[in-house]
Amino acid sequence: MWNNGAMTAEATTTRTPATPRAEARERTMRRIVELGNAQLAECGPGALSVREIARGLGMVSSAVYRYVSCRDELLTLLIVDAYGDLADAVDEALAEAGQGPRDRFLALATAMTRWAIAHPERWTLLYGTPVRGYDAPAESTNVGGTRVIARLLAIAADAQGGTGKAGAAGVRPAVRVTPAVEALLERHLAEFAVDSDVDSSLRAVTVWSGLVGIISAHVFGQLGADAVAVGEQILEIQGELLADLLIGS
Amino acid sequence: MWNNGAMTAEATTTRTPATPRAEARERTMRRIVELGNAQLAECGPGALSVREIARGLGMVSSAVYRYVSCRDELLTLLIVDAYGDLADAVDEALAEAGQGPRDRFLALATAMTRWAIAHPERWTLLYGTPVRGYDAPAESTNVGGTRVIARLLAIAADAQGGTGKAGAAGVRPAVRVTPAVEALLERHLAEFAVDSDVDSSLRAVTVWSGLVGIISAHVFGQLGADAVAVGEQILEIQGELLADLLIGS
DNA sequence: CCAAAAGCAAGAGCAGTGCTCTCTAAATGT
DNA sequence: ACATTTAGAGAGCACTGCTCTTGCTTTTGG
Repeated sequence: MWNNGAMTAEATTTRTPATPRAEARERTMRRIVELGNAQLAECGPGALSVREIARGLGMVSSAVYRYVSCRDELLTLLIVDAYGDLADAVDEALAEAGQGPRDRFLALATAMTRWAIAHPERWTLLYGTPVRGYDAPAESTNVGGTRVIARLLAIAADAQGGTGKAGAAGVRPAVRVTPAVEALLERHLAEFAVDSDVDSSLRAVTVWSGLVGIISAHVFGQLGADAVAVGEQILEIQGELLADLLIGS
Repeated sequence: MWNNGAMTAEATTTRTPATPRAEARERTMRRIVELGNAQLAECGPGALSVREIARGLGMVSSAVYRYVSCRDELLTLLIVDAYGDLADAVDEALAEAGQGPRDRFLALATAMTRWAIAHPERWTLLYGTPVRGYDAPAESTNVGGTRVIARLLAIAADAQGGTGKAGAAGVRPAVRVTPAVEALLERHLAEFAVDSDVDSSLRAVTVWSGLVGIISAHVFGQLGADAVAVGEQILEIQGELLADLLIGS
């Protein structure tokens, strides 16, 4: 469903009549996202200003509101862009990774880590505080936002299938879940079209949140200033530990 | 060093001459933190406004600057307050918990979870995006900020000692670390006065970041709107999984 | 082909923000 | 008792998001 939506949207965009006016509008829109990302990169979110973007465009501030109805919409635009970018990076890494679930998870984790370190402010935008109590409209951000976790769920499902039932059961004791949680999980698994079991998907969700937390701790410098220098080494070790949790050592 | 600093500061505050003016000043300071927290609770950080606090105090905005030199200092005040509050909650829970490392970790995790759910905006202030690219001055925030992780490190060290070397080595394969990381870890262990090994402390740091990530995912609603309803159940399961990672199942 | 409609951009303006400056009055230290 | 420090008021600057009105250009329909 999500994929189809994205594809039709792209097709529509491509086969647009391409009247000069619409074309110019699209160029300006892209320019706005560009300028927004640039502004984000140097000042962080929260300092994102419609007026500054207007200056970048060589317009007066009110003119920008022809393209973006309010500041929150601008934020949403950048969030969607960032989600897509991150998911692209992960997809690319997974395409070049091997077949083993552990390798694939580590490739995913490394790709996310690298992207976060390369774009700390955009990472902040995705996994930090929602700015100014602004909550991103799910219908527009979830499309890209769920792409990576869907990948992780698939890897977890694969790991469970790959190690065989006996082996998996040995290393990973079954977690006990309430019916409500089980129903929620199965709904989401169906949504992502992943064939997995409750245990694997719970591990996947936990590892997912854990991975985000680990990367955030690094990006936000919460482990202390001196930890930043060896951050990538620490992250690599932590990735291995999370792989143990996801797959079993 | 940190502890001594905090203690002398407290002593100084307590034995203050208590001249009526100084007393009034302290009252106003406390009132500012109160109002700040209230404002935080209803609008989230970022909407924190010096002028609104001035209105709450019944002053004109410029008068507030007698107490707080700028907005960032106000934020720092609230961050320190929140760190202390959270650490107090954890300490309280640990005081009532049993002796087993697993119980103690689960008590710590539960206390953090409950606090975060009870004070989502303050949690956001601590572990979300630094507001407006503001980075908290380490010298004032680290004191309270490290109290909880120090507790976790102690639990991890205890778990390692408790299960015995053979048992621990069986469940937890030794992680390979670079000398730089090892040096960093030992420095911090010395700082917290915790007697632990590299493996345990790396697991502790990983579990710590993972725990923060899991709680943040819940507080920020990153797992989807329908996950919030069963959030506490999910968090409980995830806590068990992290306990496995920290201690071994 | 030409008028009507729609879209783009400018400009003024409002309410809000953080923060600085000057000024008055009161409390304080000597 | 007098000089000094201090709390607070008030005006004001530069900035923000956002709205409304006003010209001008492009697109479109008859």
